[in-house]
This record gives sequence, C-alpha cells and structure tokens, in this order.
Amino acid sequence: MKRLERRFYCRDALDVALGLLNKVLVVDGCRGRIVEVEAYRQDDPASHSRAGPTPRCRTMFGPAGHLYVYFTYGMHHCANVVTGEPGDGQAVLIRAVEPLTGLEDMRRRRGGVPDTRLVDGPAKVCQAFALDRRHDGLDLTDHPGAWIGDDGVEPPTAPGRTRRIGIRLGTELLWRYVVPV
DNA sequence: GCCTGGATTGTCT
DNA sequence: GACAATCCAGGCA
Repeated sequence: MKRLERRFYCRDALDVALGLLNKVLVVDGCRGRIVEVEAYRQDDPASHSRAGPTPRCRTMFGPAGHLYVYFTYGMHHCANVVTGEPGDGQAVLIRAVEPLTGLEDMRRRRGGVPDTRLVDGPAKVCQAFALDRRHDGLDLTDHPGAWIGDDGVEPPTAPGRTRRIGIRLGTELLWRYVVPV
C-alpha cells in the first residue's frame, strides 16, 4: 500500500475530505478504511481554529499532513488531519472507519462492543486506535507507525454529503462526507 | 429501535 | 465560570 504524500494534504479541507474517503488509516498494527469525515476551516464558526492559533489547536495551523488530536467533553479524544497551507487553520475530522486489521486490539480497547459499533464515531476511532494527545502533531507523511495509505480503492463517485454533527454553529454547511453503503 | 440525560475536564472568555 | 467537533446507559415503545 502506498503512503499518501504531503501534496495530497496541501489542498482545501473540502478537497482533502473527499479524497480521504476509502483511504486506509494505519496506526501501528491497526488498519481501517475511512468511511466518514468532516471538513473544518478557519472561516468556520464551528472550527477550533476560528479564533486563531491557541495552545490547543496550534497543530491545525502547522504543515498539512500532520495529525491533530484534541480532547473534549472531559473524556473523549478526536483525530483530525491538517490540510491546506501552513497558517490556514484547516483540518479534516476522521469520524468513522471500517476495521481491516488489528481487530483484536480494537475489540480489547473498546471493551467488547459488537464489531458494527467498533469505530462508528470520532471518539471511538481514537479509542480503537489508541490515539491521544501524545499523537497530536505527528507527521503522517513521515512517521514509522502512523500514516494514511492508498490501496487502490477510489473515493466514491457519489459520496453522501450532509450537515456536520455535534456542533451548534455552522450546521448549514454540508461538509460531512460519507461513503454510501 | 429511538430518545433522554449524565459523565467529566481541558480550554477559552 | 461556561462550555464542548461525544458516548453510553437506561427507560420506554
């Protein structure tokens, strides 16, 4: 499988979000096909980057292709991929994947839920792949264990396009993309 | 199955 | 001091 290069990420968050569908997220031994994402940009009331760089979201303003992991609701982590040019404050939230390998590790970390609910939410992706703030800022284009690969499966020609989830502002933007079932 | 409310803490105003 | 890009358990149908 081919690792995605920096230039894949150096585009608008909306383009990268579409392109990430059906790509494969790899963290150590675990692999999952990305089936649901959301785009966030700086000119976006729902984005952490809306007010400029802060210690928490500074990764979003760094080079594209890095991983942005944040902590929220007092108990959950969510994983994003930084896009655009440095200073843009853009990212794509990885909301759900389809498990491919490392199922045993995922099941153990997720506490024995049915496979269908193993990784169907952004915080669950982090739990299943054991991602936390330690992974914030790592470079997906140059990291031995964590990267995103292209195994030849094309993004869907007609992806589902809906409002984003779990936010109060910016819900009018159709920036959530899903692989149709 | 669908809906409701609680958990729990880092982060920003 | 309020809130958050969420999840899960529990109640009811």
